Amino acid sequence: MSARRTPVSRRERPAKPALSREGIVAAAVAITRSEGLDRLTMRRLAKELDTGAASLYVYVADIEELHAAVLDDFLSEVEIGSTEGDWRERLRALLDSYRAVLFEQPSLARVALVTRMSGPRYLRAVDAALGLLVEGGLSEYGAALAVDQLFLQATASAAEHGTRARMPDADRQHEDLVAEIDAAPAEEYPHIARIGRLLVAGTPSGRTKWSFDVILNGALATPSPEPE
Amino acid sequence: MSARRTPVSRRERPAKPALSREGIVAAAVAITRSEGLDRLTMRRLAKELDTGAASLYVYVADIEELHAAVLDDFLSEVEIGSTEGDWRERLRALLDSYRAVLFEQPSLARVALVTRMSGPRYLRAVDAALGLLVEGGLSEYGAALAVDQLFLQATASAAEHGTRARMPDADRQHEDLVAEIDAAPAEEYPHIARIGRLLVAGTPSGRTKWSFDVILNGALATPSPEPE
DNA sequence: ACCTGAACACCGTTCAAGT
DNA sequence: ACCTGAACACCGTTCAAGT
Repeated sequence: MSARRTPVSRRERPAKPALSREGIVAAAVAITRSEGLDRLTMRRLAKELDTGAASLYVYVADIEELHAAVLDDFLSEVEIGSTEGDWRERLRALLDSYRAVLFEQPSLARVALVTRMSGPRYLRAVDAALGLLVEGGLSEYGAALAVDQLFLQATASAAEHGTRARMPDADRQHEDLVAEIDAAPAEEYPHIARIGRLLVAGTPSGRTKWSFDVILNGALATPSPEPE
Repeated sequence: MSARRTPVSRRERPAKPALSREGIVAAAVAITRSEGLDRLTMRRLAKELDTGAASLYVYVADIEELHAAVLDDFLSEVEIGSTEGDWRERLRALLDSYRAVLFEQPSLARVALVTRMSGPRYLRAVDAALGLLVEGGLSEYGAALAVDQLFLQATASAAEHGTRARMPDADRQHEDLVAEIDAAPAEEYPHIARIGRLLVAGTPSGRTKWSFDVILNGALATPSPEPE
């Protein structure tokens, strides 16, 4: 039946493969990797697959679902199996790896914040983190709450920081903020004026490490509420 | 000179007011309030102001700057001056109020995550929070780090939770997640399978309260790193 | 059932031309 | 300097018509 579609005489292109969800997601991942998530549009993706945008809707409900699928594919790079150090060091390594993946493609971090995540790779990372938290002495519900907090922090910091990293005016935006702090009138913003540049001091990684410790120490010191 | 533009004979409309940044932002806020941020487009805004989209670019660099201005206007509703209870209760009230504003318009929470915030209303809220943290015994740098973490948590939870609140398929998405947890194979996700529905147990407000306490307790228990 | 072209209903931003 | 209409270069999604 495919004889009419790919006649022997015309073989400049490799035979057009049949559409499938996997093929669509794979092409979407490739575009995201080479051009960024912003360039991943239904039309651009369709062109890549040598078809029309409308055809994709047989396999994908909408672009949001596509974004979620691309995100989950990226999360397969997260290294969940670190064996160095105690549970705390291993958990830190897991979250560092998660953050590193989202830093590659900060638009994906924003997807992660908005979409309720449920892909297999995400669940895999969450499962590993839960195990380490329970190993560290947290109750089951405590671990459930802490894992949420830890991933939220990692995701949000990637969305926040990563966005600015590659932007042309990243430095300018930072300078603006520093200038605004320097110029903050002490009558209106007494504490900002007093604390001054200490507000933006420290390296990103130093601040991240502090956040991680704060959540862990806090979770260990704070009793879980009643679940229901 | 305006005689030709608004002749006496034609006064069905009130005299078209001159464009200004304040007028533009005010109209943008009005549209956001009545129709949501998603409906706030340059073209829609221009129509409201009885002009063309191109005219707006004299006063606003791009739509991102407009979003930031609208966000800051919304933040004027944040109540920073609670006087009930100790510093901890007052700080909790401040953040609850901040979160409530973003819940009204969750798309704004997403703006807040991506834009480096520097509007006067945001700084006002940050300043008040810094004061309470220092009152609570944190060092200046500790307060600087903690305030970031507290606002990040509040913003992210508004972006995450708020988005789902008003969506038509909010319940469906939640049910999907619960179903996925119930169905999680114990070989692949041992901890998720064991913890089960405890993962999504508790009320949003109970979980939020826990997060707040975790950050505060953690910040009080974790020494600040060297600033530089 | 799957695929398509065309259409619908939009976007943000730029720019030459006017005043 | 400010304002405009028109154009540029796109979007996501739907739908009737084909196979």
